[in-house]
Amino acid sequence: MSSFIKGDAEYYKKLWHSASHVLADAVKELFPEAKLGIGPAAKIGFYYDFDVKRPFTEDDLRKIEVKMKEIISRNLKFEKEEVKKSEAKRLFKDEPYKLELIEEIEGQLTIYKHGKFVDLCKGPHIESTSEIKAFKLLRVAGAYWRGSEKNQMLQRIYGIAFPSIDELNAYLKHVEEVGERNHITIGKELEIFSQHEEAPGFPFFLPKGTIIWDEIISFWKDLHRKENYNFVMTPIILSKSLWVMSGHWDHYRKNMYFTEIDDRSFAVKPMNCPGHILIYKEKRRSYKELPIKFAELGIVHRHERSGVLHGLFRVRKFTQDDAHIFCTEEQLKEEIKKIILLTKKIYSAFGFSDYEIELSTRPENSMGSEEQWAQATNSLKDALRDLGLSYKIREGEGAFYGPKIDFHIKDSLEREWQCATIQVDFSMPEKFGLFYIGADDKKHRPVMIHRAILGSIERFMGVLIEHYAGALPTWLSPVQVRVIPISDKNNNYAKKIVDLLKGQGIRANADYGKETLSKKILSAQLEKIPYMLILGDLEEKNSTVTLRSRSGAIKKNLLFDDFTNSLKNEIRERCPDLSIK
RNA sequence: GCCUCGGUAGCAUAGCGGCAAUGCAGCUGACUUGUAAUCAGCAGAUCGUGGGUUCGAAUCCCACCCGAGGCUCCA
Repeated sequence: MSSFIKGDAEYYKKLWHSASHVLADAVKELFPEAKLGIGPAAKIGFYYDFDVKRPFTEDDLRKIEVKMKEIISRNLKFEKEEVKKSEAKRLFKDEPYKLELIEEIEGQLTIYKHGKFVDLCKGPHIESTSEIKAFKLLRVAGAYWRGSEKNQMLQRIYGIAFPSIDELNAYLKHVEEVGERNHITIGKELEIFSQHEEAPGFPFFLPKGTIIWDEIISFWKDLHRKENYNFVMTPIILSKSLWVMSGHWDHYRKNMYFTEIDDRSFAVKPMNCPGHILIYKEKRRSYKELPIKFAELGIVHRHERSGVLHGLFRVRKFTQDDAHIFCTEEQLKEEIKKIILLTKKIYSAFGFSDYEIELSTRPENSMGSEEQWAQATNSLKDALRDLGLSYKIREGEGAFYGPKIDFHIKDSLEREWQCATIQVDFSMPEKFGLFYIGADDKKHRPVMIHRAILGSIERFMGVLIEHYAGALPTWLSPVQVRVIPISDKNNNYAKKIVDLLKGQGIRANADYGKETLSKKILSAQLEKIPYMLILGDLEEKNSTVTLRSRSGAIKKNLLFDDFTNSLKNEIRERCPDLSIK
């Protein structure tokens, strides 16, 4: 997103914040009864919240835009003024939301004026409304007052503004491109996954999607085997008593599904940790065994509220590439570092080199002692520091059992997706009475690390689809080669080539249809197939193939073995970029 | 869960009180093709579900289901 800011980021913030004041001014002129909420600059663009009797329509937005243009053309100066609390209360006597804010603000209150419009505001702002050369109101959405669902819901108008028309157009083009890359649309077109009314939040994976899924997983397993993870499989339904003991009943019940079997209460697992803990407890563990790493592609179910469901990004059933590492406190930092390095390795194979790291600390509703939390948080910080990685801190955003590091992948459109999570946990081992026998022949408490790298395979696939706009790297493509005979005279040769490719483990098929060559190329192109082999009389006579890649590059009269050798190499090396030019 | 918008053939859309339409995909036939759409024909829809208003409902009203974009929450 930052690529839309040319030069001084602070200037854009000022511009957007000022545009939000102009928006509020226009709304007050057109809808005098509207009450003002707040209207800051967003990450990109701006918004303003209003309490109105009737929600804004598309039509209203267009009218507001016209009014905004008029206000901008008045070339009004933004003027700052310091006011006393009593004066502020008088100025905003008809604005209940502003009054609420005024009551709470300590110290100097400031207001900003342009023309007749006055807003409670710290600023800063641009000099004059005329600096807003290009803007657009994008959409209207509900938003809770002060972000709490206990409060009144206000109508939020989102907009964008730039110092030039060209920048606005570039941004709008970007928004359009993001829309075209939407994984739900692409997933349907390319027959990767589907959604059904009968299963809200439970996506179906179609044959092509399942191929991608299997490729991701087999790659993931290979790397984990090398890192000494032990794969396990634990049940999806486990006794409720287990979840009471783990603390999930107290802290996570509202997200869980429950069921009865033979008059006994069971829960559908929302996480895999208790299952792995049961395996750990199956026998006495020695310090010599540690660290013990149990990995599972764990299928979890979480009752997410209906309004949050979204394609593959937010679902009610998903597969975590989960693992739990039981280790000593001394091993903790090194184990965290190993996980971070593994994460980087896996991400780079998928073409992600850019990510943000966040460290989340103790939340309100949590278990464990202050000391344990401090120790766990420090081990995460130390590991990040040792690897020279910078991170942001999110206060109070940790899991209920421990602090965590999250990786947010940046995709090719510079949007961020939370995928990997590494969580340190001292409390679960205590709750379950886990121990190992140390060199001193005494019982010691192990530390537990919960970690997932892709996060949810479902979400990760969604991210991949959008990152590549459906044109996945060859190793992940459901169909790697489409063989196209030019006329049906060449069908036999095509079949022979397909069989040879399949024999070498390459996913290939042929288009024996009666359509023209152009038409067949178009349909392979729309299916985002990396390579096409065009076979006509010429190729058949010379026993060669003509290659067309989805980038449009053409190589004529290629020896079949030369093609397969380079293709197999591309697949084996998991080259992420060769075919997406 | 809350707010806004939407749901019409496999897909993408039009129609918004009076015979359900167009493109792509599908099927059939002709064409036998040299690098992003050959031509012609055919078939395909109880217009998300249920109820109501009306002589008449895809269209208006109510309820529910599902989806999209947000808020809150989150892998």
